[in-house]
Formats: sequence, structure tokens, C-alpha cells
Amino acid sequence: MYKYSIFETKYGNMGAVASEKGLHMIILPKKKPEEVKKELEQYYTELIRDEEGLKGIGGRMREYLDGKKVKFREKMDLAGATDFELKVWDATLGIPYGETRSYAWVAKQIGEGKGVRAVGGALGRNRLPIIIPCHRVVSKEGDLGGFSAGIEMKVLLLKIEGALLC
DNA sequence: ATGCGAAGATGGA
DNA sequence: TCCATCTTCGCAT
Repeated sequence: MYKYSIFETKYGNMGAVASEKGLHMIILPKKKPEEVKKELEQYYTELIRDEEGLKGIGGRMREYLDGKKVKFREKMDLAGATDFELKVWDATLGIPYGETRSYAWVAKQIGEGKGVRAVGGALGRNRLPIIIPCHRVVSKEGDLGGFSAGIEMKVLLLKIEGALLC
């Protein structure tokens, strides 16, 4: 059973889902609340709305989007992830606010120097964008690389953190 | 400077 | 089993 909350931010309506163990998924901003709901129903069958229990994360998310250096210390429910994914996400968590690293850097951190593409794959499967700063991982030589939720969102997040000049 | 091929992990068809 | 996915590096052109 999962609890969820849909909240309004300056960039649109976001969603947060949590189990008893912790945060399970974050839905990046969408135009309408219904779109968030629809996406949630696509992944979960048992959902209960719980604005009260999740208003903490909602509030911190709003502060983050306002450009504050928010520290997300939420508990995370990473059930279902493979060893490799856990290592990738852990290394990504270590990238400081406002800075970026390359996929190769992440691969090196976890001792998988040749698994750069696998790193990209694992980040793409990340259910907790922003909390796990997958947007801080970019391609080498200034290229941004990709982003499953849309490259525009990656650009937006990096601009918010001031990691992108323009 | 640009194009091509190959290498890793994982999930879906 | 094959294909696509948030990449990078070496080699040839």
C-alpha cells in the first residue's frame, strides 16, 4: 500500500509517493494535477491520498524549486533496485549542490570504469529525481546528455541550482 | 573536426 | 533473444 500526495509548485503539479519504508517515487512537474494522477495510476494499483503525511516533502520540494539549498534527508524505499543501481544512486547522492559530474566520473566512483552506459541506464531508472540528483550527471565536454523526463527538465533543474551559466 | 564501432546492465517485447 | 537506453573512447578519415 502506498500513500501519495499531489502538490502545486511554481513549475507545475508534482507528485510524491511513499511506502512505510520511505519515499518511493517523485513525479516531476506537470501542467495539470490530473496528469500526475494518471501517471501514478500507471505504476501503482493501491494508492491512498495522504497530503498530511507527505506535506513535509512537498514543502521542501517547493523550497528547492525556489532556489534554496534544500537537504533532502527523507528515508527512501529503494526496494527492487539492483546492486548496481544502488551503487550508482549512492554515488550520485554524493555530488554537491550546484555542481555536475560526468557519467564516467560516476562509473569510476563505483569501480565500474567501463560501465558508463550502464550508469546512464541506472540513472534513467531512478524513481526519485531531485532527491537523487540525477540531473547533476552530464555528458563530457559540456554536453548535457539525456534525461528520460525530458532534457528541458534537466536544464531547468540545473539552472535552479546555478550549475548552468545561462 | 567528424564518423563509426564497440563496450555494460537491465527491462520489455 | 533482440532492441533501446540519461555515454565514452579509440581509430580512421
